[in-house]
Amino acid sequence: MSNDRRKSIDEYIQAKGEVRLAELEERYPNVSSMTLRRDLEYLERMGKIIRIRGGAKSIAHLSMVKEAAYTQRMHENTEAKFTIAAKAVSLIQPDRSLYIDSGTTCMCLAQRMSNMNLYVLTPAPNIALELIRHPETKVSLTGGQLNRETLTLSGFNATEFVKNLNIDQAFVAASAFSADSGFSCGDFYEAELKRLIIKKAREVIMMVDSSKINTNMPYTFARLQNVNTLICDEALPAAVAKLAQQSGVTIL
Amino acid sequence: MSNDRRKSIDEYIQAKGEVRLAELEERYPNVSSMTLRRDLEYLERMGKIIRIRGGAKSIAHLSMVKEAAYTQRMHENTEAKFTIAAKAVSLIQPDRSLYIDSGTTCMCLAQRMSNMNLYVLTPAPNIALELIRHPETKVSLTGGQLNRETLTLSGFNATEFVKNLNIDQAFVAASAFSADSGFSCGDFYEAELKRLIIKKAREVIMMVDSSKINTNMPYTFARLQNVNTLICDEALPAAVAKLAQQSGVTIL
DNA sequence: ACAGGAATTGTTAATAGTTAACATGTGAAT
DNA sequence: ATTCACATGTTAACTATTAACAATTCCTGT
Repeated sequence: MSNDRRKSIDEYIQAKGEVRLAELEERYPNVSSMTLRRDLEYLERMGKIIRIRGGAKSIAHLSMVKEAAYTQRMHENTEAKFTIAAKAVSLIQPDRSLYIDSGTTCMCLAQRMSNMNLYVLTPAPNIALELIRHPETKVSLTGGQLNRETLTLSGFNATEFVKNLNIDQAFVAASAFSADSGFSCGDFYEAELKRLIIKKAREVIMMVDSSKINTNMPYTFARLQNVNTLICDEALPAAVAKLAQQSGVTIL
Repeated sequence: MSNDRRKSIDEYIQAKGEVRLAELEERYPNVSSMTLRRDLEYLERMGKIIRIRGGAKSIAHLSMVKEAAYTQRMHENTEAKFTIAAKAVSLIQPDRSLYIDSGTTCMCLAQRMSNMNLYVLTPAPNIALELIRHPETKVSLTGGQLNRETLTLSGFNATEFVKNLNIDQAFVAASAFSADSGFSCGDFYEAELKRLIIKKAREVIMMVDSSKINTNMPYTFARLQNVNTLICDEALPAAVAKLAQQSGVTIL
């Protein structure tokens, strides 16, 4: 039915930020390009996307893509982020208190979430704005100074906020993982916040892109034994999988 | 010179939200359409606009329209908000510590600001994301729970944050003003934050839409004597202007 | 002041994407 | 079974965009 296809096209564009018509033609080989055009026209009228020559862009994405550094990162490994987000979203159930980290993987996750009764804390303003679309979801932001590169809030206030809060599930993104250094990231304050979150959360779900496995970043914020679930877009290298199992980590 | 034209084209698009190439050709009859195309291409690379078939759209405008979909405001009195923002932006000078309020008027202001060394505090995540585009501007968000209607953070944390902060200029938006009730708004927690800000700020610039004069909202957060400057899109009614003068308020 | 080079602008033709109009198919309601 | 509405497909006409090259202007160093 046309609605399913339109919904799926919309989801794809929201996750990827942008499509070419040729790409849609590949993904939907049993409908004509004219139909896909009409779908885009429909989504444009709905205010979800904006059509450009040769394809379309997500409006939500555009607002977010104002920062060059950020943009660049968003376009790397889109498929991986998409896959990880799809796995992560399946773990979310209503009536919980969540932490959702900053970063593009988490933004993908936020975009795939549906309207349900949740209490969500995040240090990322763009993710907060995405989540607030769902009427039943309560969203809180940690305060603090906004890092232009990572779009993350940090500082005394951010950490202070977390201390008085209970978290059922924490979805944390790592910029790097190695057996030696564990999960690490590139910003001192972010690492500090992640560490605190991991200490407070009942369940820690770590998300890491397969291309980041066996790499290191300056600040380690967790080890395998601190996480309950590890999500990656591809199968983990055997050595890493073995270590994870030894630490009792569920691999998705 | 090409830069002047590009700047002027950009301003035109930002104000109007959207242009057709044909329209630009009329406005700039002494350059070829190819040059105008190249200008649009340049502005697109700068992240100001997005090119669509036959013309271009302002990205800022698009994000605003997107927000309007959630908040259902903004379509009201766009002209007024633009006028107010234009007046307000002229008061901003480098090397200051500012507070910029939430709301669509403030969003307009944020969009018109330029890159300069500023420290800005705001309770509005959308405004923070707008301001962070300027590399020299340091942006902080008050933490707290995000109000879906007003896109404003509030709660214990928001107020706590402000207490340890110095503010040179506070740009505050009011949803209503009347001689009896002063400046008021529709949310208890927002009013509380505004009150605190006004107490702490060295200079208070109040912005109010002419259509909101002589109206009331439930929560009063300031009186004329608390503000230094009052910005409105049109001339104030004589009675209000007189009162303002008596309280030593500068009217813009 | 002037030569050389870079940046900007203009012109045209080829290309590619979009639209419009009409044809076909599909399914639900009467 | 017929009709109507709606989604889809097909084609051709149209329009905007790009690319490539030419002309011009605007600097900069001598």
